[in-house]
Amino acid sequence: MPELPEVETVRSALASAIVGRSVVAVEGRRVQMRRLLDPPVINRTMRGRTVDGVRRRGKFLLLDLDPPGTLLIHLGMSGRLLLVAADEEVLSHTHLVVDLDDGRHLRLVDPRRFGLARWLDPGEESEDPSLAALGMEPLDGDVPRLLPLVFHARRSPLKSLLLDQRLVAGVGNIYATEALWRAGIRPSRRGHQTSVERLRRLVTEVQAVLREAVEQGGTTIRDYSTPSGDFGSFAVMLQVYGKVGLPCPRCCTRLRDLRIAGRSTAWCPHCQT
DNA sequence: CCAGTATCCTGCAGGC
DNA sequence: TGCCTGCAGGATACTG
Repeated sequence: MPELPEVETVRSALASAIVGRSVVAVEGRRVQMRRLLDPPVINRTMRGRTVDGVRRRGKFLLLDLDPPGTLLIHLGMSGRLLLVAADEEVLSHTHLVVDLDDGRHLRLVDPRRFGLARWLDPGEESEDPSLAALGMEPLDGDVPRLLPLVFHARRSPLKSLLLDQRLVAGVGNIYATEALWRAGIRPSRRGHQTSVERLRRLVTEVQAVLREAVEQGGTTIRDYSTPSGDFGSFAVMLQVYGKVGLPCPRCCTRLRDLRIAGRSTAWCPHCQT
């Protein structure tokens, strides 16, 4: 599900819903996720602490607790966080249940188990390898100045560069595809073969599409929802993602499919050059 | 260093 | 109807 707009929507929903609540118990269910720390350890660690705040970094969520410590969560491809009454039926593929003091559960559901949940003691955050490797936050103010120069210094296709979390953290396949179409740039064009001027346009469109998607609560294609079960409404705004074979909204040329970095990309051979 | 591929896992759509 | 294949919003270890 989750690229930056979806994770940001979850973050903001959780921030207003669970800050101030304390953790009664944490229970691991079924099999562990691929990179889920031992649930009993998380339980012993988190029990009795109060949720202090919810942050986002790239596609990662960070639940800050007090006494200090952080639960790091990544939703992978199919992960969802659900905030439900404690007696609500437990969905299959529920890996972690956080029992809160107001009678609700925060549940981590992830059928494909590509996500992660990991406890970070104070100070460990800066050492965590997956966090440390992350590049710029795409909505930060200096990105329009810096990112075009970073891309211009690389030889990879722009689609690959947009998906590389070490350069810019939070863009995934949907928004990379949309931003390239909006900017009128061919996804296979290489960074060093693209003028800084055009790269500025691309970065502008990345920021625009991310901001618009955050406003719409993200994009629901299949199973993404907010913790309270609401769907993101940005799907109706998608111009090319998932529309291979349909006419380009700008010039009516039939949209084509291209695989770059193992991911499919819809693009218009006429207006993306 | 770079780019491309395989891999983790389940669910679902489409072809036969 | 059922079986098979390939693909899906991601990250990373590996290969050449």
